[in-house]
Amino acid sequence: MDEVSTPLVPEATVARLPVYLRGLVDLASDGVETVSSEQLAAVAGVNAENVRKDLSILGSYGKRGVGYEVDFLIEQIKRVLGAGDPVSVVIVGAGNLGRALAYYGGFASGGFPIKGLVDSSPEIIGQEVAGITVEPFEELKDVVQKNSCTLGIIATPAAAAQSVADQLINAGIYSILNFAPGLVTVPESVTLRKVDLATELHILAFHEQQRERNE
Amino acid sequence: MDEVSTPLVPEATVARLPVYLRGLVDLASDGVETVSSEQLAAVAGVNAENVRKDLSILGSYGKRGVGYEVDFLIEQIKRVLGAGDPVSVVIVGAGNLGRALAYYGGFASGGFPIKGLVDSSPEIIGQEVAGITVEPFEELKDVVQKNSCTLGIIATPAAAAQSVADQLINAGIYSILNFAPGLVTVPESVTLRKVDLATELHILAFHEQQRERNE
DNA sequence: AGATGTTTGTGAACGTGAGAAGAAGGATCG
DNA sequence: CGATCCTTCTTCTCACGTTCACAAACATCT
Ligand SMILES: NC(=O)c1ccc[n+]([C@@H]2O[C@H](COP(=O)([O-])OP(=O)(O)OC[C@H]3O[C@@H](n4cnc5c(N)ncnc54)[C@H](O)[C@@H]3O)[C@@H](O)[C@H]2O)c1
Ligand SMILES: NC(=O)c1ccc[n+]([C@@H]2O[C@H](COP(=O)([O-])OP(=O)(O)OC[C@H]3O[C@@H](n4cnc5c(N)ncnc54)[C@H](O)[C@@H]3O)[C@@H](O)[C@H]2O)c1
Repeated sequence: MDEVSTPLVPEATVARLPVYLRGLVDLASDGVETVSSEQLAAVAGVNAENVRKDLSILGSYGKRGVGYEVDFLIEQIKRVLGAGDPVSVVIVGAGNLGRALAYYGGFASGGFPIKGLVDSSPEIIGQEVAGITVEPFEELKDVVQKNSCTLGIIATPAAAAQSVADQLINAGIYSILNFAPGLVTVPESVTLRKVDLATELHILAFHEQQRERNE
Repeated sequence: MDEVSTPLVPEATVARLPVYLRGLVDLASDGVETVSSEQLAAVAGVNAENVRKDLSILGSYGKRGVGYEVDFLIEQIKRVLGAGDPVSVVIVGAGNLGRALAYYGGFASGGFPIKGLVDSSPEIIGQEVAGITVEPFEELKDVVQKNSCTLGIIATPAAAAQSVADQLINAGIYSILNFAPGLVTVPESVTLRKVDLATELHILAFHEQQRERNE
């Protein structure tokens, strides 16, 4: 019995909404107040029909003959994505990648402040990284609760990834982004997404080969 | 008129082959010589029917009643993916992310050695990062040619991404991995893939919200 | 106020990929 | 040597997403 039920958003649409959001924020900072599906498609790198179909799923927020109101649309997309308020993030593993992520300012400004940083190495624990003190891995649950973290990032070696995921879930985190290669399994109630850079390079190498073959 | 034509590999299959490859390499290092689709599916995190369908596209390399020969399959997947020989990579932008990537040893051991590192900041040029000297951005073409780089990684701020992509293409690179947010357009002859971490977080936040709504 | 042009919203066709089921080939055991 | 079991390979069906086409709504110009 939800009141403002967002009917059912296809996964492909969910993946595009953040791209629209970024384009809209850019437009807004340029002082643009109204945007057509054609314009938004141009800045998002997709075609206009797709934009319209995606936006129509959120509701009929456009004015025919005019377009969409930028500020209003930003609010609606944020609402649907669950990014109305800042979402706090905890990073596990303060190595090369974990530090790079922590130092990156784009997450905080995009509504995803890094609030916790934990590691298992005694040499790293206690270090200050991007204004955050690295806490021991054992304190994960405490760190999560104190900072109300709802998203977790795994930036540890692959060998530790599964146990880190288990501990994140144990700490009350149900949304995980994993950078470690290899298989990590989680209960159905948990959303785990994987950023697999090695796979990305392989896919590029495949297309590179296809290109060379057609010459 | 290709001799050993690989008929036509669906994009979805191309994206899974690297995952199989990683699993197979792990199995091989454990001394496993033969693997069934069921076993491979388990380590890859997909279902067995999918594995069989993917592998059957490469050719009928399995023995019914037995399974697939691990070493042979590794070679075939590498061949199809174009990863038989090492593929050299150049990184543009030696900031937080560029350094983390350069220091990461998993790329080189996976067949993608980082061979070049360029930046535009005078303070960073000349620095040694992971055994590589950071060269000026203007020397990009030289760096690419001297090291026979075929893959390029963009790790610069978003504002510079488009011009970096243009210069990479100018230097003879047709396969690009972009970490910068925002739109980058390239000719059709170029393959550009994007790693969009902000989008990943947004997608996780969406599912997190869905979860909270059903409570 | 009417005509015209613009832009959204949606229904239908098309293509791709996933899953299920059955046929075929090979091994193993009696 | 024959029967049974196992696993690959292939075909079919269904769901999803994208693209195309068109109608409805709004603004603007005369
Ligand atoms: N650095 C990259 O550019 C890059 C690229 C692709 C993939 N990855 C993957 O990301 C992960 C991290 O890479 P990295 O380069 O930062 O590695 P790293 O070795 O620099 O850092 C890993 C950190 O995790 C910590 N750690 C180890 N086990 C832990 C545990 N059980 N709990 C908490 N912390 C633990 C270590 O102390 C270390 O500080 C790896 O799985 C790697 O394969 C990294
Ligand atoms: N660091 C992260 O974890 C992270 C996460 C998500 C996205 N990103 C994106 O990755 C990119 C890099 O992030 P970062 O944290 O490494 O930034 P950074 O500022 O630390 O590094 C950027 C580097 O690029 C160099 N540079 C700028 N313009 C250049 C040009 N025209 N040619 C060559 N080099 C140039 C700068 O000198 C700097 O060294 C950014 O677009 C960022 O949005 C980073």
